[in-house]
This record gives sequence, C-alpha cells and structure tokens, in this order.
Amino acid sequence: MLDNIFNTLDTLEDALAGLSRESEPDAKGAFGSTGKIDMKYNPLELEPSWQKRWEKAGVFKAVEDPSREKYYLLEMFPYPSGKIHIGHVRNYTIGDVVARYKKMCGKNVLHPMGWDAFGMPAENAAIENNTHPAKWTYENIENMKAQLKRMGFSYDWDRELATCDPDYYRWEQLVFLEMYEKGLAYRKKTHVNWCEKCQTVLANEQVEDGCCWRHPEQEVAIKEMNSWFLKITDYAEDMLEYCEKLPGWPDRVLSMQKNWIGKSHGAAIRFPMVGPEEAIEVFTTRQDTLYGATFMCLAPEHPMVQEIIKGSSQEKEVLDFVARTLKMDTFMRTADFTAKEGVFTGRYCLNPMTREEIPIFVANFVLFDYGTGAIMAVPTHDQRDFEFARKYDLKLQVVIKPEDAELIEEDMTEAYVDQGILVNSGPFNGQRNLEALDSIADYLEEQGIGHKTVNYRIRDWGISRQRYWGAPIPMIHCDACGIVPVEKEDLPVVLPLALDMRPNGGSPLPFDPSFTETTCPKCGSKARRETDTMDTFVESSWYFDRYACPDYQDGPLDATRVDYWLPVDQYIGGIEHAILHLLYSRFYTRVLKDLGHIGIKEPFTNLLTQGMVCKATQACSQHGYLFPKEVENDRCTRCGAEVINGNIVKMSKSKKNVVDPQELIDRYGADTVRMFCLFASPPDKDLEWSEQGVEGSHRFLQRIWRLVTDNLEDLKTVKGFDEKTELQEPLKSVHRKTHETIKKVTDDIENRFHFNTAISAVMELVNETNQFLNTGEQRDAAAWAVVRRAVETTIILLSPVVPHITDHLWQLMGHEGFLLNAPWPDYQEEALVTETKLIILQVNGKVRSRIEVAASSSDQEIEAAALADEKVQRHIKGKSVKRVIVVQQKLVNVVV
RNA sequence: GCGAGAGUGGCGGAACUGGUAGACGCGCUGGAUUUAGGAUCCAGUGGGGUAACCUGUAGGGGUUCGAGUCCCCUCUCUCGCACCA
Repeated sequence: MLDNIFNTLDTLEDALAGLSRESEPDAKGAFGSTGKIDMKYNPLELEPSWQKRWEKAGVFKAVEDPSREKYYLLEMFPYPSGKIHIGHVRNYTIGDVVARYKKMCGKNVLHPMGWDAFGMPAENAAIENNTHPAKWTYENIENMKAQLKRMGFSYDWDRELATCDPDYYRWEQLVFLEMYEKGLAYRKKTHVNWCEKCQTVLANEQVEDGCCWRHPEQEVAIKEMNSWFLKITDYAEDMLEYCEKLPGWPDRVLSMQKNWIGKSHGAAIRFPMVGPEEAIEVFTTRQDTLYGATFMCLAPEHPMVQEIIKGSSQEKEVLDFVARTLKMDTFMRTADFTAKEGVFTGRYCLNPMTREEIPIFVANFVLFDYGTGAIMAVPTHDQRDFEFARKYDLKLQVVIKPEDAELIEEDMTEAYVDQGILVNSGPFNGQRNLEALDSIADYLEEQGIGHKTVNYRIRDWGISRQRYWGAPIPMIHCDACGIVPVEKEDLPVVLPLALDMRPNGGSPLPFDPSFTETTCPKCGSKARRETDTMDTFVESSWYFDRYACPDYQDGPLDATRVDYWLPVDQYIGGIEHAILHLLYSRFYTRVLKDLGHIGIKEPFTNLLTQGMVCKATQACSQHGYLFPKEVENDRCTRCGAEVINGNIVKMSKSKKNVVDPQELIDRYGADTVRMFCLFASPPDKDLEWSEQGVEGSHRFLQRIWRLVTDNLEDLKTVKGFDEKTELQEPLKSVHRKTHETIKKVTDDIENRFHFNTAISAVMELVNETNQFLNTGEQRDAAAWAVVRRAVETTIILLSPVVPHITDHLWQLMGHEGFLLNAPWPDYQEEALVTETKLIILQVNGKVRSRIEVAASSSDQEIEAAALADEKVQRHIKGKSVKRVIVVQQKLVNVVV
C-alpha cells in the first residue's frame, strides 16, 4: 500500500519535470501563468509516503556522541488506553516542534517515546471484554504507536519501552530491594482509603468528593492494613530547597510542590498526663499561645486513645465515637461543613506552663496524619478550638490582646487570631506575640518540656496496591523469619500471565498458588510471596532514565549513556500531572543518586506544562450530553429538541465534547492538525477547539502549496540569490521581511515556545510574497531570486511544525534530502536595515501624526521635522512648547 | 480561608525591556470570478461621528512627557491546597 503511494509520487515528479519543458515565457518574461501545474495538495497520500522515507533513512535515531552537545527532549509518556486523544496530539506536537528545531540547530537530540503500561484500566477492560490485561495493553500499544507514527512525530522508536515488560520492572524491583536495605522502603500498618468495588487501596488523589474516582457512587472506606511505603519524607527538605534552584519550571508548579511538601516551623511540646502514662506530645506553630491551652484534642486514630480510656467509665462512649468517626471517609470528616465534634475521655493532662489540669478530648477534626496527631487547643486564639470550646462549654483564657483594647473571654464571639501583646503568660507578658515565638521555644528547651521543630505535610509514599496489573513487590513472608527480601539474583519476580481475572475486580494474584507459594530465602521453609504490586507512579519515576539505555542488561542504568543524556533538558506534559508524578520523579532521582545509579538530583531542567484542550459542551434536555455527531442544525438527532450549548470545558468522554484526532487526520492530514494545535494558542494556555480554526490552518497550507506549485518553474530555474546583491524597493522589502521572519520565528521558538506568533510571522511573510507576485511589476531573474529565497525560508521555518508538506515542497523545488538535516537559517543584520524610519508624533501623549525620516537622522533633525509637521503645528498652535521628548528612532512627544 | 494565574474587538489571540493597542487567523460586509455552491482573489471590519476629532485593554485611583504593560484598592473567572494545629 505504502509502496504504491511511493511509486505514485515518483511518477508525479517525472510528470512535473516533463511539464517544465512545455512552459513558455509570456510577454512579461518568465512570470504569469506559465509553469502552472494542476497538482492538488493531497496530504493523505503525501504524508504516509514521507513518514516511510524518514523511517527508512533512520533520521530520528539518536546516537551518543560525546563530541556533540546533547539535547534531551521528553514528553510525558501515555497510558495505552487504546487511541490517542487530542491532549496527546497537542502535547506531542509541541515536543516534536522543539525536537526538530533543536536538531536543525545542530544539537544531538534524544526524543524517545514509550508506554506507561501498568494500571487498573487494563484489568477492568480485561474483565469486561473477557481478555487478558497484557493482550489488551499490547494491542492498544500497537494501535497508538501507529497513530503516533501517522502524526509524523520524530521519535527514536528503537528506544521504545513498556513498563509492563519484565525487562523494565525487574530493575525497579532491584532498586526496591536496595531501598529496603537502606531503610528507604518499609512496611507498616496504617489507615488507608479503600474502594470496595476496586478491591484496592486508593491514593489520596484517587479519592474525589469522598468517593472512588472510578466509581462515583462508591464511598471510600477507611481501612487499617499493612502497606509498603517509600521514605519520601527523608528528601522533603532537599526537594523543597531545590524548588528555588529550578528556574526553568513554571512558578505555579513549584508553588504547588512547596505547598504539597508543606513545611512549617513550630515546636514539639510534651503535656504530662495526670496518671500513670507519661505524656502526650503535640506539634504547634503557635507556642506563643501555650499559656492559653485549656484542653487537648487527640485524633480518633491516636494509639493513646485506647490506652488512656481502658477500664474507665467513658470507654464505651469514646470507642463508639471513634468507630463512628473512622467510618466516615476522610473527605466528609474533614470537610469544612462537617461540624466539629468530640468526646471527653475522662482523663486530664497538665499544661506544662500553667501546671493546670486540662481535659483530654477525642475530636473529629484532628488529623492523625499531621504533626503528632494531637493538638493543644487554644480556644481564644484559634477559631476551630473556639467553636469546640463553646460547644462543650470549656474554659477560655486570653493570652494575646490587641495593642489598644482588652479582650474579655465571656464577650468573645470568635477567636482573636491577629497579632498582639502577650498577657497571662508568666515571664513573657508584655512581649509581642510573634517575637515571643523564639523565646518561648528556647524556654521549652531549657525546661526539657519541648523543642523547636519543623513539620512537613508530606507523608511517606504508600505504594502498595492490591492489584494484579502492576510490578510485584519483591518480598516474601515467612512464618519463621518474617519479611524476607527476594534474592537479587532471583529477580525478576515475574507477574504470572496465565491466570483468570476475578469477576469482582479484585486481584487474582493472592489466589494463584504458582505465584504465592515459594520458599524462604533465609530458612528454606515454605513461605508466601507478597501479592501487593507497586503504584504505577513508581514506573513513571525513572522511565526517562531508562530511555538512555533501554537495552542495558547489567543493571537498571548504564552510567556512561545516562550521564551523557540526563538530565532531561526540556520536559513537556499536562498540568494535571504537575504535582504527584513530578514530585515522585524528583524523589526517585535522588534515591537513584544515593544508590549510585545516576549522578544527578534533579531530573528535569526545564518544564513546560501545556494547557488543556477545551470545547463547548452540547446537551439535550432528553438525552443529556451529546456527541458532536448527535447534533445537526442545533438540534438533537434523536429527538429533534433544540440543543443547549454549555460552557467551554476540558474535553472529556463523559461530557462528550470530544473530537477524535484520527477523524481529523483522515480528513485534513496530520500537518493541518499539528498546525492548528500550535496556532490556536500559546502552549501553556488552554486551547479552545474550533472546527473553523482547523479549516483556516488547512487553507494556509494550501496557500503555500499553491505559492510553490503555481510558480514552480520560475522558482526552480532561477539562480540562487547572492546575499551581497544591492536591492531596490520593493524587492528590498521582501528580502527584509524574509530576514525579519527568520529572526522572529527563531526568537519565538528558542526563547518563548510561542509557536502561535511564530506561525503568524510566517503567514505575514507568505502574504507579502503573494502580494509582491500579484501586484509587483518587476519580474526578472533578480526578483525571482529574492522570491525564491522568501519561499525557501517559509518552507524551512515551517518544517518543524508541518514536516510533511515542507519536505515535499522542498523536494519539488529541487533540493535533496530532508529538512530535518538542513541547518536552521541565520538572519543577517544588514538585511534588516531600512533607509527610512517611521516616527510617531505625539502632542501631550496623544498620537497626532507620523512621519518618515531618513534612518540616519539625528535626534535634533527628527525634533525639527516633528515640530514642522502640519498636524503637530495645528495642535500646538497658540500654546508654548514646554518640553520635547525624542525617543531614539521611534517617537517624538511634544508637551505643551 | 490560603496560594498561583488570568481579565484586550463578534471569536481565538498579538503587543518581548512602559513608546502607533488590536499583528496573524476565524467570522462578518461589499466587490471580482463561477451556471450555482464550494474554492480563490480584491477591499473593508473596536465603538461613535459626514468630517476634524472623540472614545476605548474588567472597574476606581496613582506614578510618568507617555500605562494593556509599573504601584495601590475593588470586582469577576480559572486552577491548586484546605479543619495543616
């Protein structure tokens, strides 16, 4: 099939060569309609043919070469869901333009692609369609790979990897064992989110509005169970610090990461128990209010709760409350509309400063995950504590007063949270509360009651998933020896493929004796394999390293190659992955460095987060959201009701406001789709899909196609332009525009990724060239040489954006080879020089006139010309000129 | 509530360090070509006014010879985090 197209094209070119001989010069010379070839722009034939040629020539292959400067460009790899969607198209188009541009600039470019191939959808699809996750996944990969190739992306497919391949995850298992040895991976019993339908633990981010993200009707339960964790908290401080050392990252991503890490300075303070137990430790950032702490609250999960109520008369009441609270999901429990509730434990502890006995409560709003899971409550200066105190009639004690007023506890209607002066605070009375933070912390330390500390919001990364389609955690449970790591030489622990999926959605792994039954590496007795698999974010935390050496068999990473390519110079992906994946990758890179696998800490030097692709929704009162196909003339095709046009929101299957990239490719070709994705808006902003916009992009491609084919003979036969030629207007202007465009496009791509303005600039050049050809008088060889240079520049500058049509036109014009191997053009300063300059004339800051002056004019001459201008004269008549501002070569402002 | 970003024609968006606001594209209007439609080409297109000119970048104030751009306040929208002690 492709071969046929190939042959067709070759024949076409022969035909063209023949035609050129038939053309006859008309009276005006070589211009006019001669050489006009009836040849249509047919992207559907032309594009696959060029894709095949690129592949055959291996133009996208990246080879390590220490003598050349490398450039590693990476787009976030996709989950192989079956088909590419428009978000992929946009993401990968942006990346492809940069990759092609950098290659043309002479960089040794690495531009790989692969598959984030483990994950739940494969298991669900397998159950639904009675197939196997592996089969489903690999079929999807084949489909999507074909689609990506059809888009013409410049990937080095020799480096392709799929994370579900044992050759990939075996190294992840090895790194896990190394982390385990260093204490960076551990197992603990803890409270987790559990979805009954998925039969697995969910990460916090997979819980939406208290329900499972995949089962919006299924409330997430809190379950206490054993899970594996990676010690990301060990690196929290370093990752936070390096947020300041990533100038190539968008501020908003960095601020999200800082937010997520959530460092806060404060103090850990011990409140001694009244009774046999030792003390309860709290974390606070407000040790300045310590004298006002009149009660204590524990999180329901706090282990001391069980301890201190044992045998007391409150026991049942407290246990009921704890059980009731823990049954609520975290979202409901922590929602701001959920009332603050608690129960008295019947026990007291001492405020370490006032030595007063204060009651201990269990409260629903105290988070076990944050700080120590216990808080000192200061109702006078914390709104939550205030509400709680009022509800349970607890003591209030003011310890900060505003500078010019008194606070009376009984009269307070809300907590006083502003700054002020300390009162009722022993030796600290009279100090400003913020200044007392340090002195109180020091005092605590001296007295052995507490110490300064920092607390992080970030928790260790729970990576256990009770799922089948993931990388097995390489551990063994032995009754005698406990948890024993798999021997490194026994890796990989391969995921068994021959088993039946369970209809309830649970993992089949625990029920497969061929997998679970093993022997303990330590004592040799019967033992059981760990059946949890790893969170798929683990795979995506190092795939970019493995691209450097996907075939390496002696370890996770080949140091020589990884050192050459890493770090990623430019990473591009959706903002929706901004926190977790990027945070995990930064953590994992640090781990790999500490384990000696890699030399860098930060994996991504520059990050571009592209905006979402959006489109208006359409709905019908009867049938809900409608696909574009289900709408005709603003009416629902099923019931004829008028459609309701909704907001412009992110494209999603559930809202049915989607366009299928494949349909667009089949209709317009890949180049048009690529061009529209770039032209419609800058990459970091959201893109609003517009069918008319796509048509516009297609029209532009047809316009350059005609510009070349309509004038092919003249363009082809004219001699190359000698840059030293002295040109007259209007030729000079076309030539100047050519160089201005090179400058503008280079700047837009290199420094700003503003492809939309780069394309605009080329459009301007095409417009000017067309205008010259349509209206220009001069039609000799000199003119054609200038036009040829303009047209060739157009083609080269557009080649990263629309690589197929440009390679084709390049060849039609008689060039050999691919534009990807052509050098990116330089502009010449001399070509930008103009003889005259346009000067804007203002009077009192308002534009009144504009004049042309010789470029060589001095400021004095320009000022004189401005004052002599008729319109300026009219506006300053009868007034005295107070001041004249002359902005070099640009503007004159006359102040009267 | 906290943090970040944004607000410019009928629409998507330009205007990089303060210096012609609206590049480029879409749409629309008129004209040419065409049997017609499409495609293509030419002209026009922020609002008001015959014109000179006036007015205009969410609203208000300020700095400046000059503000879409800088500063302060207000409003609206989007995103992230959120009972974080």
